Amino acid sequence: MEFQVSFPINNKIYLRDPESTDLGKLIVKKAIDLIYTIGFEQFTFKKLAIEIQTTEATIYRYFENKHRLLLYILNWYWYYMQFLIEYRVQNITSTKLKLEMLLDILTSDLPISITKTDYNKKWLNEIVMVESSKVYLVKDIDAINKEQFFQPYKDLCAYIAQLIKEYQPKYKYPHSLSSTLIETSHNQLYFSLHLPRLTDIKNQDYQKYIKTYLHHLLFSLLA
Amino acid sequence: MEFQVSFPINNKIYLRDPESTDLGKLIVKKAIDLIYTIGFEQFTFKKLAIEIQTTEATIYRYFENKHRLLLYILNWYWYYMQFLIEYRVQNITSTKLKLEMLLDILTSDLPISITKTDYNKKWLNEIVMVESSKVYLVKDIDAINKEQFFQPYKDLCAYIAQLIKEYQPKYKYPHSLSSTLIETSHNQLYFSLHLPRLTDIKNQDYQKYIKTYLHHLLFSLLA
DNA sequence: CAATAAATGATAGTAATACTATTATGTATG
DNA sequence: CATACATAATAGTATTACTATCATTTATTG
Repeated sequence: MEFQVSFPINNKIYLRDPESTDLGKLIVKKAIDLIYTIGFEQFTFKKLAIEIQTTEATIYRYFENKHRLLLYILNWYWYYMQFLIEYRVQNITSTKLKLEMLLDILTSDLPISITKTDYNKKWLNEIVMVESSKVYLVKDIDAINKEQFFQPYKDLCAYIAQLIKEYQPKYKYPHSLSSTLIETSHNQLYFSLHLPRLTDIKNQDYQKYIKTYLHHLLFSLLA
Repeated sequence: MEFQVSFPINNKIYLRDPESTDLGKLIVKKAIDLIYTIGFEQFTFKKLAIEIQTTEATIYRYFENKHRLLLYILNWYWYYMQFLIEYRVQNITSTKLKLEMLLDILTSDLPISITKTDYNKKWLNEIVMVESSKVYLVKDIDAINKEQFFQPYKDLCAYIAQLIKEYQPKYKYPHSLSSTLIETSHNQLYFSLHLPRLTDIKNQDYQKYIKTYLHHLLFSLLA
C-alpha cells in the first residue's frame, strides 16, 4: 500500500523547495545516506555534490548550510512520525493499546514503503538517533526556535501528550513525559549499541530491550 | 571548607597533563568559560589562545584537538559528580534520602568552592547540559570508548545503579535508569529554558520543576 | 518557434578552521 | 654554567564554509 504523503515543512528552512525538483529530492535522499555513512561532522556540501555529481554551488541554492538541511530532514521525520502514529492508532479503541502502538513505532525500524519519498528509513532512523540533538543543542537555538523550526517536534509531543492524557487524565507531566520517551528511545538505543554499561542490556535484541524498558517507564509513571 | 581533590583522569585524553602546570590549568579553566560563551562549535584553539595570551601551538601541546579537551572537562565533571554524591550521601542512612540527595545534586548548581580547582561551576553545569552529548554522538565512538574515555561516566552510572539497587533490590534496569536520570536532567532543563512546549513548565523555577519531575520519575519507577 | 527566464554547471576566490613544522627565546634544575 | 624543557613567534597546508561570476542547458510562454 502506498500513499502520497507530503508534509508542510516550514519554507524558511530551505532556499528552494527540495520537493519541487528531482535534484532537490536527490539532495535530501543522498544527504541522509551520506550523513549516515560519515556522520554529520564530516558531512560537507562538497562531498555531497561529488556523490550526486553536481556542484557545491547548486546545493547551496537549496539550503543555506548543512544545519538547515539536517533540520529539514528532522522536520520531515517528525511529521512522518506523527503521521505514522495517527495512522496506526486510528482503529484502536483501547488507549493502552494506542500507547503500546506508539512505543512500537518509537522502537522499531520505520516502515519502508508507506510513502512515495523513498528515503532509506533504516538510515534515517540511525541519523535521527545520532544527530537529532545537534539541531537544537546550538548557540542560536532561540533564534531558530523563533522561526518555528521545531514546530513539528512540538506538535508530535503535543499529540503524544494528548494520548497520555486520554489514558491518565490526572497526569501532570504529559509533555515532559513525551519528550522524555522520544529522547530516551534515542539515547538508550545508542547506549545499548555503543556504551552498554550505561544500560542493563545483556545478549538481547536491542529494539526489544528498549521497548521493554520504555514500556516499563511509561506505564509505571502512568499507574 | 576546601579540599584538595584531584581525579585520576585517563592520561590518554591529553598530550601533556594540564594539571601539571599553571598554563595547563588556565587552558582548561578558560576553555570552560569560552565554550560557555560561544558554544562548542564556534570554539577554537586559536580563540582560546588569544583569550589567555598564548599561542595555538602551545595549546596543541596539551590536547590533540578540541574534542579531547571537551572530553577532559567532562571526565573531570563525571568524577566530580561521583565525588560530590558520595560525599553528601555518606552520613545519610535512609536510602530514600540518599536518592533524594542525588536528585538534588543533579538539578542544582554545583557548589562553588568544594575543590581547589576553581572552574566556574555554573558555566560548567551549562556546558555539560548543552555539550556533553557531543562527546559520544560521534562516528569514532567505538574507538574512543575502547580507550576507556567514558570510564568515569560508567562508574558514576554504576554508583547510582547501586543506590537504586539498595533502595529496590528487585529493580531490573538500574543502569538504564541512572543514565536516563542524568540525560533527562540535562535535556529537560534545556527544553525548559529553550523549548518549553516540550515540557509542562509554567511560570516556575526551572530547577525546582526538573527536580520535581525527576523525583516523580525515579520514585514512581521504583515503587 | 523564438524569446526569455530559470536552473544548473564550471570555475574561482576568500576567510576561517584545524592542524603541523621550525626556530627562537626564556626559565627551571642539577 | 650547562642543558633540558616549556613556551612564543611565525609560517605553512589542506579543508571547510561559504560567495561570486559567467556560461550553458532546460523549461515556459507569448
